[in-house]
Amino acid sequence: MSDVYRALSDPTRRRILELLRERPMTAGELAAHFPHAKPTMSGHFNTLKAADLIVGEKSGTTITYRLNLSVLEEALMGLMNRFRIGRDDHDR
Amino acid sequence: MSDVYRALSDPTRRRILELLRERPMTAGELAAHFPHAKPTMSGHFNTLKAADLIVGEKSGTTITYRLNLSVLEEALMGLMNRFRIGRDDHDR
DNA sequence: ATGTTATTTCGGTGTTTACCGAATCAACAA
DNA sequence: TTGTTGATTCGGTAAACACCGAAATAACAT
Repeated sequence: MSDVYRALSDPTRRRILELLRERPMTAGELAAHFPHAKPTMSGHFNTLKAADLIVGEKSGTTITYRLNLSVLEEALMGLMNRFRIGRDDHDR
Repeated sequence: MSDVYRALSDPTRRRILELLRERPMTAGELAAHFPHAKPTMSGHFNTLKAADLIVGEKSGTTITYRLNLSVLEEALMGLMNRFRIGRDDHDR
């Protein structure tokens, strides 16, 4: 669960998530959006997978990644609640 | 602005913010909540200050830190918006 | 001046991270 | 089987990070 925070802490990974919000994409398609080498991108995919923020489906020779929105949602909501942001604080 | 994400990525720093949400505390008071040495904690305070997430006010020999809630709020809201979480997505 | 207390900065260590090129793997086609 | 393509894992490097003990600073009291 703390993997999520770690995953979100890198700008490249945040951008990957943003791209995947539009539509699922293959590893190569995603990589084309960044100036990094393929192995670097693959590493980022692994980090995001470990946090369960993305899921990869292999089909033939390509892997299509899609965003796991519910996990991202839960993580952000968790943060909001933790700091009591975005709702009233009645018991004060 | 990316300092905020970095600051949030460490569990100790998240806990510091959580503690400061209850009430402002001095550096020593905060440090007493953790198993780390003073210099380590001081480093965390610096990171949080750099992200503008906390503000320190010196008074005599002590420094009292308080949470800068608005910055935290903005950061989290920014994340929510970026991933279009917590609101309707009308233009689809 | 000397000491005390709260906190920071300094110097250094071990670990983690982001990155790359080269090698590898898996699926498919000729 | 040989090659091609999409993607990964391997081995290694340089930078960043969390952590610590020791030394420094700053305010205050004796």
